[in-house]
Amino acid sequence: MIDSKKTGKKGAADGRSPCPVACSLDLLGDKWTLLVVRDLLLGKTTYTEFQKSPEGIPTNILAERLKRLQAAGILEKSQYQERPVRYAYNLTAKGRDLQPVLLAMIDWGNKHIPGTVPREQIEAMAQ
Amino acid sequence: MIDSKKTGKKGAADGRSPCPVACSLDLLGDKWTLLVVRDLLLGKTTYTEFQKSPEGIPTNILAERLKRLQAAGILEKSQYQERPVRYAYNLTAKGRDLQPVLLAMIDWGNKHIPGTVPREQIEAMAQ
DNA sequence: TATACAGACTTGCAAAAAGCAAGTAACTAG
DNA sequence: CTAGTTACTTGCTTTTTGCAAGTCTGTATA
Repeated sequence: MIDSKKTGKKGAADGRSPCPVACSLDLLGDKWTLLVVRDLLLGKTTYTEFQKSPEGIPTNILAERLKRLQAAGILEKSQYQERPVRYAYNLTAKGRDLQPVLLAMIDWGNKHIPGTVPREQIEAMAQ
Repeated sequence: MIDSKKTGKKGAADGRSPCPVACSLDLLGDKWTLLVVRDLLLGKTTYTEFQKSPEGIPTNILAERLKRLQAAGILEKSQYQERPVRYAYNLTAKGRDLQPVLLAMIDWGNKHIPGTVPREQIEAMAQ
């Protein structure tokens, strides 16, 4: 029998139900996680860049979310230089596949929440 | 000057930033809210039906979320019979517009979380 | 050489939110 | 008049957030 606790991979069996929405929310369902993914999609890569985003994510939460997303295979952490040591976070294919979710949220926000910055303007920020 | 505290309408000014993703997450960013929206999209309408969903939402959280979603104009509550009093919850146009977000999550879950029930099977459940 | 500064975090603690069980109120059916 | 259903509310414990401060490594500057 395949046990996800052994393989490290998470499947529907680890979630609250086999529903893909519920399983996605088990990982992404909070106020900060998808904002980190947004930043990554926009080309940000370092801890400090994530912290500089206007929402002001608390540093302990940012550290925890980066670990969770890495453990889930959404992003990868790499050291891109020694002396001084510096790290870069980048989305994996699994993480990049979250783009449609973010785009759908942007479209919904633009349509229903007045004063939100339009999608085109956000896309223009991406590197 | 238009004050959202007076009109009851929420705009980007009430959120953490003018980003449509951040504003959407201010309302929807938790483990339960989008599951209620999912149930509504599937045609469920009563408090008890939401409670029967396999994820087992705690009753106090369900009650609070329904109030929040109603206040945000995502759903409407109506009494569909007297003696005994019974209520129905239904999505507004604003709420139905969340469907693309849910569909994107379903597609992502199906692709990346093994064991999740496929989109077609979920769509077949909708009334 | 001492001093300040940047990046990437960790730690401690108070406050807020979640989770659980039980209780309530209106009404119906047996 | 007892049990059952719907739609919640209340109280309490546990978990998660949020905030401030501290740590550690290394660089640049006076």
